[in-house]
Amino acid sequence: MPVSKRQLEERQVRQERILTGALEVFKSEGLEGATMDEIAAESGFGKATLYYYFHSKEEVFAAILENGWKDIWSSLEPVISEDEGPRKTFINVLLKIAENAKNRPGLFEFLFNAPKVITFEEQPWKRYQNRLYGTIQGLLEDGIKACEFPNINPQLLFKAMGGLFMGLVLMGDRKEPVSEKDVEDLLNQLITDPTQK
Amino acid sequence: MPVSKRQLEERQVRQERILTGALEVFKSEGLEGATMDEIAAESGFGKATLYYYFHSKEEVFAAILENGWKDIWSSLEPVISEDEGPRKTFINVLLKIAENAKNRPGLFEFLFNAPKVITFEEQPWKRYQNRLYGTIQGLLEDGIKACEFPNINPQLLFKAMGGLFMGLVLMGDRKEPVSEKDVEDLLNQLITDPTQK
DNA sequence: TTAATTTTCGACTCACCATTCGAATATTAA
DNA sequence: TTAATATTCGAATGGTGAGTCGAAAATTAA
Repeated sequence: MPVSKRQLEERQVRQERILTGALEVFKSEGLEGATMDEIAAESGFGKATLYYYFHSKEEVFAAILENGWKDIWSSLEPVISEDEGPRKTFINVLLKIAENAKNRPGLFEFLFNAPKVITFEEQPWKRYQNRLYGTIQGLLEDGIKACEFPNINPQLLFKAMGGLFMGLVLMGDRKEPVSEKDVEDLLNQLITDPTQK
Repeated sequence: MPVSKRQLEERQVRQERILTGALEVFKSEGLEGATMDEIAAESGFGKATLYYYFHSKEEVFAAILENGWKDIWSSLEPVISEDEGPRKTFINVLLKIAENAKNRPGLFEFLFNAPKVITFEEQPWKRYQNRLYGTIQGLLEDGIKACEFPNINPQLLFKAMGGLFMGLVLMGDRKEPVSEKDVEDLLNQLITDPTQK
């Protein structure tokens, strides 16, 4: 009798405990500064035990990314399928991401910055990222066609919005972390096509 | 007689050669992936020679940052002192930064991303960065007062613009790197206060 | 209880890399 | 030319950290 369901669940729980500890270490030590020893200490296991649950440090990275993107995507799916038109949907998507970011601080900085630092061969989480980016890109294109956004090159608008959003959500100082109302106001003002009014 | 002027200049040149090589290696290997051996090879010196010109790898990092920020600041100074009103000045500042970024690809990504990865004790370049940020912050505040920008919390506008600009200049793909005209158009549209029109 | 299986772990190995050494070569000044 | 000084470098050093080993403890199944 190979493995009971409970056993599988407990493994899962331990893996998540490790991942949580790892993220904690990354936050304080940076991506490269984090060592397996620290991650082990933080998550309350011996180092060798980490290797019982993950093959390598890289796999720990990858697991955090994969889980993170999967979560973000699944929280977004209902918002997107609701479909209240490109402009509203776009704003809702950003707000939902911001909400996630607030609930799990550190994770999203990791998700968006990690790709710059690490370069794996296989990147299963890339699928989620691309799906998200593709969706947003599509929303912008539709919105421009429908004259709900300024008439700019969509690619450009995407970059600008991406950067803007990073600035809002991730560049947060210790200060008050930008209320949802703020984000909404700002986006409403910036995304309004001046020629419309 | 200690050192001639020419000698000093030649040292300077060699230091810059090393710095250039180092930046090249950082670009291809990432900040932590870069080794002193590679930097030595890239810049055409023996490894030990690097240590004749710099005390440590960290000092090489610091020198790149310091030079970079000094350059960016001195190219900006005339634009700022010209003073054509907050809005125009702000746009000119961004365009000037974009121009720099285009001329020395890689450097500015390094300047803006490095702080996230590395944490030194002494950061002389921080002074330049703060001066720049302070200036921009001031421009935004003035611009808001003068109703040349949307009436939003300046801190917020700063973050948004910061992120937006990063998105434009640094998030560039292989694709066409966003023409100056594009940037100008986009900023003009986004920075226009809708209530004005 | 006992044997198999799962889980845990500290100590060890091994490669990599920043930094140092010490000697060689080049340049300068007399 | 010669001695002092400046510059160069490959080879050694030392520390760090990813990944492995082999044995112990815990759990499960009979």
